[in-house]
Amino acid sequence: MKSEIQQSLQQALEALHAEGVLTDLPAAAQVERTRDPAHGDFASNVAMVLAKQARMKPRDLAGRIVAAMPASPVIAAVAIAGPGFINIHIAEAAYRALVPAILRAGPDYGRSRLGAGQRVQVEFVSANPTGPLHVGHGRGAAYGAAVADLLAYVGFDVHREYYVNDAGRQMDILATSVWLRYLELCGEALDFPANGYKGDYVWDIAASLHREHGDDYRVAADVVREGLPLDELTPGDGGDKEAHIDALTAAAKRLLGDNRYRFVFELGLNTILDDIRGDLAELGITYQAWFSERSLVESGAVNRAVERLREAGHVYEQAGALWFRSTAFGDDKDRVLVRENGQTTYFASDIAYHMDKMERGFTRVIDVWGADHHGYVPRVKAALSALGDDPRRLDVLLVQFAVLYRGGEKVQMSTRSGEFVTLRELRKEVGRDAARFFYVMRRCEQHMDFDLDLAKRQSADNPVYYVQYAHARVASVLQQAADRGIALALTPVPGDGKLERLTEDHEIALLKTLARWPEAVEAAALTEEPHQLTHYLRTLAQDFHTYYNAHQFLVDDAALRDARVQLILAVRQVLRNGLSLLGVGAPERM
RNA sequence: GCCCUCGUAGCUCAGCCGGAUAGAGCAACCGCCUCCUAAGCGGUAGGUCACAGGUUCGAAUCCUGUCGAGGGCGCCA
Repeated sequence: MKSEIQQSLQQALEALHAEGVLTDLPAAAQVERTRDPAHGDFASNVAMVLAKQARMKPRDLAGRIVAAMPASPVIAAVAIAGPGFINIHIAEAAYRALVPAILRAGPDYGRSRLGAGQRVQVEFVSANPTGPLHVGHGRGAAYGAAVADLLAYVGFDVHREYYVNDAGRQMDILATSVWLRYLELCGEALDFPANGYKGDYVWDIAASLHREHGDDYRVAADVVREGLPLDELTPGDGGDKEAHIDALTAAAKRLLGDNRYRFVFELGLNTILDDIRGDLAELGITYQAWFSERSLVESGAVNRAVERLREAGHVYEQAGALWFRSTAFGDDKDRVLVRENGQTTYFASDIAYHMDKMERGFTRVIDVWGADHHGYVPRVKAALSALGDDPRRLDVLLVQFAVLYRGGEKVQMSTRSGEFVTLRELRKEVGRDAARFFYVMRRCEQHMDFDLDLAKRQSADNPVYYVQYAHARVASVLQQAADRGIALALTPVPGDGKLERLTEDHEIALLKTLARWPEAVEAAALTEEPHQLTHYLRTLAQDFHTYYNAHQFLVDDAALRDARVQLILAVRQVLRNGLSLLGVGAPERM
């Protein structure tokens, strides 16, 4: 509908251009929804924008433009208002025609080919597999999934990916933690390291190791302890928790040998990855690929990335380490690629990973990161520039933290002590629908308060229930008709004139909201702002509830009854399309 | 100290590529079920768009500064 208006205006501008009234043509005529219905349905400010170059008063130019607009069945009236706005009123018939169009398109109403099949990768969550997902990851999960689904809906070929940090020190610490807990289960007396992973899930993995393999991995506590540097159990006690845990890891590798160590490591990694996969699947989130960092290391891709930077002359050695001169590409300081001990950094892996993404030929690559990683953006972009890629192909979307509230109190979280609130606990408490909806209700840049009580509440102030209730009410009307033995014409018949019976203000308002759906989807997708969808759905639900209260649908007049039922079927379809895009269910009954 | 994000009604937030009188929900107050789910609807009230400058026909929106909130500044991941 909007594009038809745009075309109409564009044709008018082209005509004036041909006449010499305008010297330049704008790329596209700006058309917007009006805020005030008195200004019509759409308004354009082109006349004011082009007034200067036409050397005319805005209102006079507007008059010329309006005169040059071709007639259209969609447009009922055009008016010039205020300083030179062109206000366009849509014909009600055009709105009524939406009902059959929506019912015919079904799940595809709102879909478009805007993306023209361009390949886009969306990488999101990518939490380290050293523990279960916590509530902080939930926002990135829901947001990333919604962005990916939106882009797919408007015609992009979307590839969803999870980057698994399965290499590096943290994973070794996890494996060591599992082994130490296992030793405790075997009856060995050991102090658990300050820097180890203390969560219950570590016990669970250790218990399964003990259950399946008995004492096969047991080593006497004295032997493990031998020659370890002091742990720092309390700050300032002279110990070094970093050196301690690293020495413990080295001891584990030495005492268990490669194969047995690898087994414990894999057990921890796979158990946790399965857990993460399960959590996300329960939220309706799935991926095309789980990309392993270790595969990059083992295939030599990380070394290749470092070599490419070296060949391009962007690295130097200092104090035994190999540095990337990222400051040459706008970063604050240079970054280490290879440490003094010969190990590559996480950053080196990440360069290799992004290099790989680029080589896979995506038109666009989107990374969804927590806001705490914002400082990381310039260095990754710097690396892409240094490698000769266009950093603009990479979009990093930063998601601010979500703070949980329960009973008006902030819920405390701390990952270190292992007492965090897991995403699973959140989902079990508020349910999948509320979790998915609440997480995307706010702009991603906005710090978010997640009210657990509100999310659980089954009442009007909970937006999820409000929208779902609108959907259930439509089903309820149909059920009521069936119960009363009323035969309904669910499919509009062209030319039967029934839809022309939709003349009430509430009906026109509802039709106008339905008409906005494709625009809402497009805007939400292109700006990567799924929260716009939640707002749209709330508005649609509200228009429906208002209509429901103002008028009976199952009236005696069969033609009017059919028209109203067809209208609310269209509403149901759009509610379904919207909720499904957000991964939220559309219940028939509540 | 430097960098990123945010600051709009009592609360939670839309609006932000400049545009017409700043919007919604909740909470508050007043109403509405012999009628398809009242998990709903209607109405009233509520604002110096943090503050100060600047840009212009026009600024909540763009720029600069100040204040405030959160986050980031490792040879951690």
